[in-house]
Amino acid sequence: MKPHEHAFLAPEKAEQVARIFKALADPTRVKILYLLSQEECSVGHIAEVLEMTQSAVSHQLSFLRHIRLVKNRRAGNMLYYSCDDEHVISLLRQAVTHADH
Amino acid sequence: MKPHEHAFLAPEKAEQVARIFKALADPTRVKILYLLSQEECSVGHIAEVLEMTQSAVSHQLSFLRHIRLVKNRRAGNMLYYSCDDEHVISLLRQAVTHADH
DNA sequence: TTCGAATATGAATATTTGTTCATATTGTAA
DNA sequence: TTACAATATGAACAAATATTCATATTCGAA
Repeated sequence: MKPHEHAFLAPEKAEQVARIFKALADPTRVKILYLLSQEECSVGHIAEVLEMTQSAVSHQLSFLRHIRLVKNRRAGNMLYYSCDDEHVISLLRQAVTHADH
Repeated sequence: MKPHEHAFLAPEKAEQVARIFKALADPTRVKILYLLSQEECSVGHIAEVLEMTQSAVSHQLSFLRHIRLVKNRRAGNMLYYSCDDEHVISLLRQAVTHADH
């Protein structure tokens, strides 16, 4: 079979796909997204639950916000984050379900 | 709401999940897995289609083989690789479908 | 057994990435 | 306004990662 005879992903498409998975390729982000998939959380709350520094959490949230996986809502002093991409959450849930082989 | 009141992922579970997505978090591996999801391919064939060096392809296949996402079959001089994890392929297909927003 | 083709592997390197630390910003209450 | 709490941001650093290059291995044919 010759190269041109089958469908392979165009480079930009492959990068788009990889970018989606890259967001889920870090344990910290997995934990954050899993938490946010259950309820809206403030930055400080996430940091407390996951035992991370406020700064580390904020950096990751910034990353997730830039690629539109999470959004936030201000309430006084605090920012409440929540998921903004049901499809990615769906991928996450499936992986969690199948994680134990 | 207090930390212990909601379900968050155990550290090892989060790492398992992240490990799955890490395999899909690189454009090269995405292209390789997408190709293999359609047909069994030799190393040289993959390298030709994806315009990569034989060595780079072999390294990535080694990575994918170690985590049991692909398997191979020897036929004379050549090794034919194919997918060995339908669940991961399912995740990949979904992401490809949804890649264009 | 020798040769050549296909594939694997190890070391080196450049790039990416996650965290920390220090500091800046934003909003609230006094 | 001042002071404080919550969050964001930039620089620096260490660790992880993908590729390249050179070389090793494996198999079939002669």
